[in-house]
Amino acid sequence: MSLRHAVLAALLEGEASGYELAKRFDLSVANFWSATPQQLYRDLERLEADGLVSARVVEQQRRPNKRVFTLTAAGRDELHTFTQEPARPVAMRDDLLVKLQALDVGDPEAVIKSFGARLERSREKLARYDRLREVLLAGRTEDEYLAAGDRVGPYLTLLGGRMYEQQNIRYATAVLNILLPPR
Amino acid sequence: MSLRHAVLAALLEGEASGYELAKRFDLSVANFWSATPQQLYRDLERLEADGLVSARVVEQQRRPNKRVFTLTAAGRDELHTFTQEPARPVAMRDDLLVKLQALDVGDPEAVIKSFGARLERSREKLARYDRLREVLLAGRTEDEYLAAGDRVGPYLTLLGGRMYEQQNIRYATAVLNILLPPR
DNA sequence: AACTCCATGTAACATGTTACATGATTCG
DNA sequence: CGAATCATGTAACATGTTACATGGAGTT
Repeated sequence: MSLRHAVLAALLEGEASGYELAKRFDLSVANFWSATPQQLYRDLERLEADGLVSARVVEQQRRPNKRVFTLTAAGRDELHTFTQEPARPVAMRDDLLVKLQALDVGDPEAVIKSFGARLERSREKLARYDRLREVLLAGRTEDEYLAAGDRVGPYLTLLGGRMYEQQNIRYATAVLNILLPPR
Repeated sequence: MSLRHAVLAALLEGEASGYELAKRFDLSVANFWSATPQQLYRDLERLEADGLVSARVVEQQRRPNKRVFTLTAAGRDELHTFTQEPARPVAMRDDLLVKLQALDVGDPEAVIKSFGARLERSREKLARYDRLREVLLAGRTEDEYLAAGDRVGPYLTLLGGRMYEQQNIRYATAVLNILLPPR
C-alpha cells in the first residue's frame, strides 16, 4: 500500500513527469524503493484522482508533450500522516540466497559466479552513491550540512544506501572467501 | 517467479506440511524469503501438479490430518537448474526509509520512534540467528563445520542474516545519533 | 469459559511484472 | 542509417496480502 508514498516523497524533490520520475526512482530513490514506469503511470493517475498531486500539461516543441505532476497541500498532509504510522517490517526476498541455500543440490560454480557479479554491482552502486553524496554536501563537511537542518532525510537515506552496499560487499567477499578456495 | 524455489529449498531440510513450512519460513528461511501461509498452500498445490513435490496424507489422532510434502527427483533437478540461472538484482522496499526521506514534511518524533523499534527488532533477530548458529555448529568451530563440507549453503545464508541484522543495528544507531540530540 | 495451537482452505483485492504499441528526435 | 532517448500508455498475467471460515484439542 505504499508506492503511493514513495512517489509523493520523490515529488518532494520537485515536480516531474512520469518519465522523469522513473529516472528519479532509478537514481536517488532506487536505494529504498523501486518501481517500473508502468506502476508509476498507474499510481500517478490514482494520486491525481485523490487530489494528492496535480497535473498540468507542458507543451514542448520537438518533443512529445508531457504531463508534469506536483505535490498538492493534501499530498503533503498525507505524507505527514504517513510518517506517523508504524513502519512495517521489511520482508527479504533474495533470489541469490535461495540459490545459496540450495547449494548442496545446486551448481556451486554458477552460484560463485553470481556472487562475483553481485559484488561488482554493489561496488558500482556504492561509487554512484558516493558521487551523489559529494553533490549533496557541495564541499561542506557532514556536520556543516546537517547543521543547515534542511534535507536531513535525503542525506540519511543516502547514508542508508551506502551502508547497505558496503554490507553487501562485505558479505559477498566473505561468501567468496569460503567458497572459492574449497580446500 | 520464485517463491516456488524458496519452497523447494526449504523442503531440502526435510518433508513438511503447509503449516509446518509456514513456521519454517518464519524461522530459518525468514532471513532471505518470506511468505504467508496462503501463498504456501497455493504454491504447494502447483508444485505438486508440476510433479516437483509429492504429497501424502498423514492421519493423526486428536489432530486434523495433514498433507506432508516431499521433494521429488524432478524437484531436485529443478533446484539444480535454478542455481545456474543468473540471479535477479534485489529490489529494496522499505517503508521506513520512505518516511525518513519525507522527514522535512513529516513528524520527526514518530520517525525516531520507528527507528527505535527497528533497532530493537534487529537485536532480537540477531540474537535468534546467533542461537540458530550455535545449534548448527553443535560445539564445533566454524572451520570444523565447513570442513565437513555438507550444508555449507544454510550456514552461509545464516551468516547473511546475521550480517544483515548487524548492519541494520549499525544504521539505526547512526540515524538515531544524528536525529536524537538535534543540537 | 476463553484463548491459543493445529491444520487447511476460499475469495477478493492490491500490487508488481512483462510484453506490446506508438511516434518523433537526436546522436554517432 | 540505426540506435538510443523522450514520452505515454494498454492489456494480460503473476504474485502477494487480507479477511473470513471451519473445527477439534489442549491450556489457563
